[in-house]
Amino acid sequence: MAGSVNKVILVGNLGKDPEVRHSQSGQKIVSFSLATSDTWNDRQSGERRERTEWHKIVVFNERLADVAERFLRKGRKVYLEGSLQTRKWQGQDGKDNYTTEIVLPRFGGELTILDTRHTEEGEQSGGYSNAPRNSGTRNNGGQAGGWDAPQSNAGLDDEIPF
Amino acid sequence: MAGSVNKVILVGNLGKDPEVRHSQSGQKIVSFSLATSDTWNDRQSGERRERTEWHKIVVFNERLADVAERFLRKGRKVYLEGSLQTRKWQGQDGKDNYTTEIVLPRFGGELTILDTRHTEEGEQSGGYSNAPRNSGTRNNGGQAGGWDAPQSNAGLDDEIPF
Amino acid sequence: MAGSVNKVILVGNLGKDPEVRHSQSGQKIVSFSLATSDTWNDRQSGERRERTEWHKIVVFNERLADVAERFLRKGRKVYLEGSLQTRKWQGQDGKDNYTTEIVLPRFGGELTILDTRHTEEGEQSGGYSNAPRNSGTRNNGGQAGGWDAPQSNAGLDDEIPF
Amino acid sequence: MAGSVNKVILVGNLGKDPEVRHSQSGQKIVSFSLATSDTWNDRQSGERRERTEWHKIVVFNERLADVAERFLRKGRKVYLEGSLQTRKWQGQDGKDNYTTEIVLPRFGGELTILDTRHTEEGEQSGGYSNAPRNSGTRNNGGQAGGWDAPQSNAGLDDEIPF
DNA sequence: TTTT
DNA sequence: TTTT
Repeated sequence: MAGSVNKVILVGNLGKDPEVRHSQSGQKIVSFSLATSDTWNDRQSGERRERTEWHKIVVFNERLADVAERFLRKGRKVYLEGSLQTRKWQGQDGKDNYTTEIVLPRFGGELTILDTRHTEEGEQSGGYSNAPRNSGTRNNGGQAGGWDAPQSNAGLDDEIPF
Repeated sequence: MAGSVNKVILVGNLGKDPEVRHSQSGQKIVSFSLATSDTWNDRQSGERRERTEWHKIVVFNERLADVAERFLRKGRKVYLEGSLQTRKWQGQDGKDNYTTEIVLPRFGGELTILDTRHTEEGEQSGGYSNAPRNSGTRNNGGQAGGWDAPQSNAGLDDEIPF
Repeated sequence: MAGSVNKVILVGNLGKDPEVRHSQSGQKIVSFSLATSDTWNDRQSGERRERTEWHKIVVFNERLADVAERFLRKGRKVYLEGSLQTRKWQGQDGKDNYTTEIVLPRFGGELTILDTRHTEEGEQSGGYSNAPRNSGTRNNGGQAGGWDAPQSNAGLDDEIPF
Repeated sequence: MAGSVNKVILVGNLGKDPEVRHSQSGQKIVSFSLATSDTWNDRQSGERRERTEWHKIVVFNERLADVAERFLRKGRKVYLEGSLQTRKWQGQDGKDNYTTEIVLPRFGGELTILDTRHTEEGEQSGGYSNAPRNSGTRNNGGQAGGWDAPQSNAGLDDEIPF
């Protein structure tokens, strides 16, 4: 369509360390879950209520995927801009399922880290996570259907983007 | 969470006339599908490509629900702001399904009509739709599980919001 | 700063045809004024009130400057994203003055045309303006301090971006 | 105008403690300066460059003015949404001057605190500022043209909004 | 699965 | 005047 806008702006915290995989053409793709939450006072009970929303984020933008891989960890707070995209996929029962993701496309999107404590790749996540980087769910030894292991950052300049 | 933001900004066109229902407490709820589209030149084939994305919009905000009911019709272009919300529901097979919607909550959200041609409730939709208002999918005669019929606009001031 | 965001989102109408100039390095820069307006009911008098706000827009992004030069005219409605920037300049009396602009930077920003009627460069602006393109304020014959005349669009692909 | 949008989204840090004044009708108005910054690598020198932008924020929204007065201090990082508004004022030389501000209006705007360390009113600002609250620039003893002293928060519920 |  |  002509003249349309599809923009999502989120500020939230990562639920886990990001996952890194690569497309067949070798492009790095970084995924993570981001939590946002609303709090309000229930009008009837007067109680404080909270609803947490989980968002699936997928980063195709090369520079931002590098930043995400190197600096994002469980618990960190980020600002990001992306677009809504709903994927259709087949469950094992052959039925259609739909998943809506926030995509930071090849050319576009924004990603800014909002808390200052940072952990470079290879370090422990410290207060953010008990798991060392390059382990666990992010490195499954190349099993079918899983993520690739993280790649070296050789060639990424050494600027810390925050 | 504390310090989180969950905001969606869309500019797109309605795929159909909006649907109006009411909650048990009598609150009007207006729903519609909004199309946005990306166009780009395929790098390999050089062809012009287009991807249309459909978004499910749900308006709880009272004032904006009134505007949506009275002035939105199939084809109209709108600007809106809402929040992402994913609902879990059970399919007939008992399986969990998830649907992500853009919600304009009771207190919040924005909705602005961007094309000037307008059709008041009760008129024909003209170029926007062949279906008369107050018919079709929006009025199912009160069947179980369906939408309620649209209500009178008595009490809505007569300002046209665009 | 590290973790900052500076974003403006506007939907409004051009007050005049855009002005096109070129930097010393030959980069095209397109400027225009955009009107937005708020309407509300005055609480005391009950009267309908309106306030129009004028925004100064400056487009450095090459692709968007091309779009702006070719397709934007007085009266057209656009969606745009840019950043706030305040410039300091000296008045003739030697005093400092400040002007705040919305900048679409070299690499970034968005610009989307929201009304469909379009006028290519060289055509009359029709309903949008009585002035022919390539005239008036936009072409001052190269006087000191003025804008350069618009350049040819040779090399701009022929896609209409809306 | 019909169908316009005027929205600013900022994430930045306060340059000083906020200033609190009251309108003639008794409405609290909170003002502060917010810094955002861009960093980039200069293409010619290859040097790291930074440009800080200062934004004038004015909060009319009652709830958000309370939050700003109670919890914002020099150095804190916030997310906010407002609208651009340019005010005309007369300098002492009788000349017109213009100042552009980001306004969080009576009914609207957003303000979210993004760093967790917080200081309630009456406490020292601690790491954020050496100045005690309720002093300095924020309280000028009621001099002509200055801000009023901060008011009591009686009536503000005790929820900490972050 | 996050955060306060 | 902030922050990294």
